[in-house]
Amino acid sequence: MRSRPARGTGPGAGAGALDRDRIVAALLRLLDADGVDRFSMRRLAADLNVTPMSLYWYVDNKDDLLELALDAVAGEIELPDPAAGHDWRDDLRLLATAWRRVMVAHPWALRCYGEYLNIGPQSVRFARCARAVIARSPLPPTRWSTALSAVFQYVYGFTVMESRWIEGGRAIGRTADEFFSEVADSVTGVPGVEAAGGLLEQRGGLTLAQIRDQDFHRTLDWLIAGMTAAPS
Amino acid sequence: MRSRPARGTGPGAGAGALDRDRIVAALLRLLDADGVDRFSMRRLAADLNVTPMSLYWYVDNKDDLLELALDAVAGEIELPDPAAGHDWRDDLRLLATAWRRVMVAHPWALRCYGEYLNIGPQSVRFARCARAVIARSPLPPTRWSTALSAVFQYVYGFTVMESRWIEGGRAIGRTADEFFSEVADSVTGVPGVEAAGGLLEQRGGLTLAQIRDQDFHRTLDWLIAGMTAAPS
DNA sequence: ACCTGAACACCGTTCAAGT
DNA sequence: ACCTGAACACCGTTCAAGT
Repeated sequence: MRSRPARGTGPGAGAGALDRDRIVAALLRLLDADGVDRFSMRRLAADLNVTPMSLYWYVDNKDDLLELALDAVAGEIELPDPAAGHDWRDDLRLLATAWRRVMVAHPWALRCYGEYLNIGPQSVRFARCARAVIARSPLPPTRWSTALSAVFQYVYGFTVMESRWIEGGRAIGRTADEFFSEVADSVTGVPGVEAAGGLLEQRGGLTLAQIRDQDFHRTLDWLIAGMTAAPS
Repeated sequence: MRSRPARGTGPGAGAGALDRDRIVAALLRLLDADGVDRFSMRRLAADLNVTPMSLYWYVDNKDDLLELALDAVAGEIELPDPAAGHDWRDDLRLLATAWRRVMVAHPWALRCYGEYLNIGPQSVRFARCARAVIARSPLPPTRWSTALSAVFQYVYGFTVMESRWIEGGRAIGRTADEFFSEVADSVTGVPGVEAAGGLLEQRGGLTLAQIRDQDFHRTLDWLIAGMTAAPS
């Protein structure tokens, strides 16, 4: 994955010198500002006042760079304090919520998440924490990976869809909720996406963002209840 | 979305003439053969023995074309027979399994699914069926969309990850299981992706594909149990 | 060790023009 | 109504060369 051993960031490095950290910093700034679609090697190089090809000394290719960026945002995810003595279910919900929050803040990362392996140090840190949480559950060890996959595959799917409304709305200058309503109204009789007006009334005057939050937490509760209920 | 009204496929159309159906057929063939990454307007045009720009008479842009392709594969998903009188839970499991099967068969479609709205006629057909199934559950109507979202967001997340192993393995000439094992062995102490050998032994000599199937169905059971158990 | 220049083989899309 | 040619403004990456 990494093409070169990380050179020591010793005192020799001048201020304007290119190095991995400066590259990743610029990378994250560009991705947050413009998204993955508008990101390119050439733009990143321009942003660093450097020739496109100089990047290839630090990195094998574009995918490599995106994997670095993805692991960097994984580092932003807040982990629950294991010493706080919370119920394992609460810590699992905290992990899911923190993951969702970071990915909604960096939609480009969510789009990369499905493409790469995600085995960088920050991703491992997150996974290790998740494992420690599930290990405090009453589930037998044979179910640990099943349970974690269930929760985070759901969280991933949920967040991809949520992000699609937010980004789609932003693209046409609407909020996620306005965009959702417009699309929903254009498709009548579709389950799960049925007439937005009816859906809003059913849910008692909540905003769509509040409904999304409710659904997210309710489904987590369903999963946790399901996995702890039956011996199966 | 569609740039032009669909012209009648009347008897006037010659054999070699370009039309929407011929375009979509070639599109699906190319996507299945080479994937989204290698697909381009120019390759599609070449495949149809036509100039790239002629495609733009039938379609607004590349995204338009991919939305058409995505809806076309949605038409391949087998729906349960509503008259068969199955338990609603079994029909929901059938829907989830059929969705997964079609998406694994067309990995490019899975990658597009997160990007587009998916409100074409075939997607609507699928959604309408899902709604009919959940309507037979004991859940109150206010929970229908929550329940369907929960299931299909999970199924989406599961299938994206499954597809990543299959595609990643194929790219380096390995099976999904070999690829998974190699990656797992390269990352020690990671929960959910921990040492493949240990995981396989724990699960009693099953192949990874069998373990994936087990996990998929078990999680569906957890979700269904969770949503039907508590009044919440 | 680190960076550049020129080049290769591509992209999606616009626009004016042909038939 | 349907299709083309030429052009614009891009891509990622290789390779040989500079310092």
